[in-house]
Amino acid sequence: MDKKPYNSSSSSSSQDPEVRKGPWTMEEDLILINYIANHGEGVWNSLAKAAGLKRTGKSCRLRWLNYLRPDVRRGNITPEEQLLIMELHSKWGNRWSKIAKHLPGRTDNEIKNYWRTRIQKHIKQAESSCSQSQQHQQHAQLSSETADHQQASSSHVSNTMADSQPMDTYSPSSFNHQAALADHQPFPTNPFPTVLDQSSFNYWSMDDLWPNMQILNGD
DNA sequence: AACGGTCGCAACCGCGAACCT
DNA sequence: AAGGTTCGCGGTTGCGACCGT
Repeated sequence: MDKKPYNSSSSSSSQDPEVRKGPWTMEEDLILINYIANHGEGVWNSLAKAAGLKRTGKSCRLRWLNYLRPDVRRGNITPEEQLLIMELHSKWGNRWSKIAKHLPGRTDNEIKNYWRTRIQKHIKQAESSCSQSQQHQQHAQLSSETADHQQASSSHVSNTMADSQPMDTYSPSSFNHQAALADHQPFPTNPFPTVLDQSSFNYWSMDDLWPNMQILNGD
């Protein structure tokens, strides 16, 4: 990693020893939610100060946009959303905020994390398997001995995709946190239940979606 | 039951763009 | 036009949860 030493902050006040970092507490969340409910979003640095939060404006903005906003959808990425993500990523690359605009309620951070943890991993796996497969194919042309290897490679891709895709993920900590938040009811109602009924989930695997990904990538 | 490795997500950071004075 | 401030984006990290041994 080539990050520079963190000497000067990107925000004006994070050198201030009183500036808090790290995970947000429920109290901080409530303060931010209530402040925005009463005053609306504004200049984040002033908002942070006015709300009495010992956070940078940047941190408040991130927390609000990615987590506290009432229209944030949490829980599973649906198969439709996953396809859309893959399609849009094939068009625009890592323009996460642009992609997020086409997925209502999803944040760029969530999509970025999803891409990196789920999709990118399998692209790499598939690529390595493909290259192995290609090498085997080339070798097969020379020695005609590698039919089994090719089969093994392709089946390996499928297996790893299926095996390592617990698509129905949600964060238990997020659930507890928001459930606790709901107790305080800063908003009249929670319009988006955090935990979805597991029985209603659509289970799918990368096996199901991978062909579409390859089509989108022109493979 | 304990431990180590892996995974997923929230949050941080630096930087460039946009906006303001 | 220039300088300062704030915003927004994409990349990266830290850490808790989970899983296998």
